[in-house]
Amino acid sequence: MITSDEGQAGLEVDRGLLGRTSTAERVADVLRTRITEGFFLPGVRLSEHDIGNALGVSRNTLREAFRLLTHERLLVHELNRGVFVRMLAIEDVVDLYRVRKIVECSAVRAVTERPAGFGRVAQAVEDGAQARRRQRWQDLGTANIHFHQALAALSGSPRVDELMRGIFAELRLVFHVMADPRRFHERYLVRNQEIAERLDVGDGPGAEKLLATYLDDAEHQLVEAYAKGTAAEA
Amino acid sequence: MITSDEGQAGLEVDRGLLGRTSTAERVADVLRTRITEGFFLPGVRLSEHDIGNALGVSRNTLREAFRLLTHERLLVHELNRGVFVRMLAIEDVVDLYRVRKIVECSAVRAVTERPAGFGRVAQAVEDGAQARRRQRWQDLGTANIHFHQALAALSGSPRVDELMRGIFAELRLVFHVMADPRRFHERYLVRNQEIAERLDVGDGPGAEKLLATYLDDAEHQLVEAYAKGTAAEA
DNA sequence: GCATATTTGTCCGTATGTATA
DNA sequence: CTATACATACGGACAAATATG
Repeated sequence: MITSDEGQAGLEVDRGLLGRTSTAERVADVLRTRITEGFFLPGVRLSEHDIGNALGVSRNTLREAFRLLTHERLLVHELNRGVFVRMLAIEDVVDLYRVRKIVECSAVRAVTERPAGFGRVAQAVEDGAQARRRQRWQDLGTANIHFHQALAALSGSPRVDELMRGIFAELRLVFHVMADPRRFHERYLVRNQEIAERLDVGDGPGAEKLLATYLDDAEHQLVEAYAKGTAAEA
Repeated sequence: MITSDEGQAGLEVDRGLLGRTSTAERVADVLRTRITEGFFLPGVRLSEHDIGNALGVSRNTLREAFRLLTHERLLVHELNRGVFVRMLAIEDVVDLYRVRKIVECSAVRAVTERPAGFGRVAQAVEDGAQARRRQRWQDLGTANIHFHQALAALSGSPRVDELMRGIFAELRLVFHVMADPRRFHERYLVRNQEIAERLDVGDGPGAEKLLATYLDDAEHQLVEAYAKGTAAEA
C-alpha cells in the first residue's frame, strides 16, 4: 500500500479519510477525469502494469476499474491486447446526437412554466459568457456541456441524468480529436441564451424548436469537422 | 481450470471453442439471466465464495463480473458486505416509466410510414397472443417486453437499444416481486395490438397517443401493486 | 458488550495463452 | 519461427470489516 516513492497519483490523499467507496471506483474516477480532460487521448493504450504502478494499485483492482470504464464506453477492451481509450466513429457521433435530440428535446418540450431546474440552466449560460470574456476556451466547452446537461436534467430523472453523463463524456472524446474547439463552441453561445430565454417564460415548445435546429446544426458541423480530422488515419 | 467435479455451470461448454469474450463477461451473462429470470430474487446476497465455486471461476474474475452487473443496476454493492440482487424502490419504478415514456413515445411519434422495424413489433404481438392461448404467463410477460423494446428500437439508435435493455432488465426485477403477473400483462395485449395497427398504417402520432395512456395506466397499476407487495417488509 | 467465525478488500506470485517485433 | 512482452486467470495470503453466538 505504501508503494515505492511515486506520489503523483493523488489517491492516497483521501485514502485514510472517509474511504466510503472502493479502491476500484476511485481509480476509475481518476482515470475518467484523465480521459475526459484529454490527458489520455483517444487511441492510446492503457498498460495495466504502468498505470497500476503509477497509481499504486494492484492489477486486480485496476482491472476492475478498467471494466467499469469499458462499460461506460470510454475504454475499449480488446481481448488479450489490453484496453485503449475509445476512438469514436462518425456513426457514433451521429448516434450521440440522436440520443441528445430525443432526451433534450423531450425534457424541454414538457416545460410549461419556468422550470425548477432553471437555475442550473441560467448558471451554465453565465459561465459560458464569462469563459468567453476570459478567453478560456476549455471552460467554454465545459459550460456548453453543462448547459445541455441542465436541459436534460429538466426531465427530473436520475436515469436520464446518468445516461447523459455518459453521452457527454463520449462527446468529449470527439472534441479532443477536433481541430478548433473554440470556433465550435463559441458560435452556439448566443443560441443557448435564446433557448434559456424561452424556458424562462415557460415556452417549452418554442425552446424545443430552437434546440432541435441547434442540435441539427451542431451535429452536421461536428460530423464534417470530425471526418476531416480523422481522415488522416483512415 | 479442470475443477473438482461440478459440471452444472454451463461455462465450460464454449470454453475451448471460440472464447471470443472474457471469462468475466461470460460469468456476467450467466448471472444476468439468472437474475432477470428470477432465479436469484431481489434482496438475496451473492456470495463470492459460493458462486465462484459453483461456476468454477476465481474470486477475482467473479468480482469483475459483479462489477459489471452492479453497473447495470442489477446488483448493489455494499462495502465490506457483498453484493445483493437489487431491490427497487417505488421511485425507481416511477423513474423507469419516466424513461420509457421519453424514449418509446419519441420513437413512435417520429413514424410517418410503416417503419422498417415493424416486423419485430408485429412478431412480439403475435408471440404475446400465442403465449396467452397456451397459458404461458411467463412468456406473455417476455413478449410484452419485446414489444416495447421493438418500439424503442424504431429510433434506430444502438445506444437507445442498450439503454432500454437495461431499463427492461430492471423492470423484470419489479415483476418478480409482484403478486400476479398474469393479470398485469394480459390486459395490455389488446392495447399493444392497437398500437401496432396505428404503426402499420404509418400513423405515428396516433400510436403515440395510445402508447402514452398505456404507459400511464401501466405505471399506476404497477406502483399500486408494488406498494402492496413490498409493504410487508417496510 | 465481547470474542469468534465468516466474508470481503486488496495484494502478490505464477502459469498459460495470445499478439507482435 | 523464435523471442519477447503482455494480458488472462488462478490460487494463496493477510488485513479489515461484518455478522454471529
